[in-house]
Amino acid sequence: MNSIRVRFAPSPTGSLHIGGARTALFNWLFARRNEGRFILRIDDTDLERSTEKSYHEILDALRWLGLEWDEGPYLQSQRLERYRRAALELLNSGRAYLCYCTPEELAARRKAAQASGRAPMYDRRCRYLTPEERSRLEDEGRQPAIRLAIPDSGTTVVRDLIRGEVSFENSTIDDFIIMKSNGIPTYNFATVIDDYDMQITHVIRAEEHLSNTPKQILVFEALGYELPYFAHVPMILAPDRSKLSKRHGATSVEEYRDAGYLPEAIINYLALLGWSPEGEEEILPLEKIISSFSLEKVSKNAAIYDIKKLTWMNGHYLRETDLDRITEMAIPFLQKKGFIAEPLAPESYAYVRRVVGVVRDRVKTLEEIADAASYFFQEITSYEEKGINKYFTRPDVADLLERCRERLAEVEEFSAQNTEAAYRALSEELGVPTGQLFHPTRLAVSGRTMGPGLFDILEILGKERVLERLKKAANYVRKITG
RNA sequence: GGCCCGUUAGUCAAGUGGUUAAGACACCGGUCUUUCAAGCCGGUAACAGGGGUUCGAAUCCCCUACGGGUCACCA
Repeated sequence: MNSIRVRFAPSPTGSLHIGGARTALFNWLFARRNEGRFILRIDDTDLERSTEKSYHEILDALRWLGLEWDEGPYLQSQRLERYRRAALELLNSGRAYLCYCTPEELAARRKAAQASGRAPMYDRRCRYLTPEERSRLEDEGRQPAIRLAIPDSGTTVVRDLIRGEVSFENSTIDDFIIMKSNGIPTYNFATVIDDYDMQITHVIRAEEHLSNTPKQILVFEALGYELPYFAHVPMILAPDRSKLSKRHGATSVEEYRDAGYLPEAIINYLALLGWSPEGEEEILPLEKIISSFSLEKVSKNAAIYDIKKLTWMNGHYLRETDLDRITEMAIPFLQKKGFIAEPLAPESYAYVRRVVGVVRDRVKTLEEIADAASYFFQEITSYEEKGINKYFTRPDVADLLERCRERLAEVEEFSAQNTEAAYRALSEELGVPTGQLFHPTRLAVSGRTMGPGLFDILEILGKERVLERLKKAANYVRKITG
């Protein structure tokens, strides 16, 4: 059958970029939506820049995002023989020719052309070489590259599923190199052979490739291959409208993972960059995204990457996702701070889970969960300055803390409910507003002025630690208020 | 510079000739409350500019401006 096949073809020259992830996502969604196959191909023909490390990083990032591929990864570096055969075929049919110009010569001519205001195109001087000229150049020891002979008239039309028909005059297209002199194919050539061999039906990629597409179409045609459908998705830009790069902060998927973002949040956010579903809902479960995804709803204009919205969404998923899953994901962050052992003792899991359960409501990343949970794992070494000034400056606070401590000592079952009841009763007896008890207590047991519900904190810390911390705080207040 | 794509609030976006021009993030206010969040309620804020076409243009056409992409023996 004519089933749909799409591919994601990154070059392993760095970790998976946010833009790359979005391209992968759209391909993946399109495949899932249409019961097609999602193929992973690694475009590693740039021997200098490709690295094994990047290769693994990209695969890891895709897996972490949940963008599993159905086939591959195929490596272009293992298909060199195939490209050579195809190039030879074009040479034999006269659709391509050998070019003996050296990179240095070309660069010099390009520079000269630009300086005199002419288009920096290849002058085709090797296109019509006589046999004599050719053998002379070969005698000089020159290794030829292979160029595609572009028709000098006519237009090439890209039929794009997102942008409609885009035409290019053939006269503006260079006789570009398809095989470098070292026998390695260039991108615009290898891509075509691969897309054909892998029976790709839809080439979905970033808009930066739109101007490459007529070149590729010309290769398809020269080889007599049927064209796939093309769909160029808009670029993702930085807030200053320039291309997203390092200087704009985190740009790779793994940086977001390490900063405590959830894959579901990244997926949801990225899906909404350049695509929108029918309804008004923006928090969308993956199933919903898949079932409503279509290329027709992909927008044409570039989108600016808004980390604030991503972060908001991350906070949402942090709160709404199953607590065990969030706990599992938070554990490495707690370990990194040395709060819990690595590996975590199984009997400690329940405690960690309770902590995560109360802390996650008020933060936006896993990293922040760890930041907000310190006092559940470590003794308090200092009190927030703002809190000291606000709650620890009056001498009677020490006495109040003592009274609280005494009362809590009497609580048998140390539950949030019971401790709260004890506090409210005490407040009434002393004729003191609840706040005057709650705030100093919070500062005493957590060292902070804000956080989860006070009585949840008390319950999780447990009677012993709470009494201890109240004692310590009372002493501290006495000391500073003299 | 040539070629190509694009332009609805600060940002993402709905919208395909007649709408009070959705919704979301951010921002501001209110509410709830033991704090901080979250939640809920409300608010500020947009069709790049100019010409056409039309009874009527965010929607169609042209020009200008601005932004982006691409012009490598990188992908």
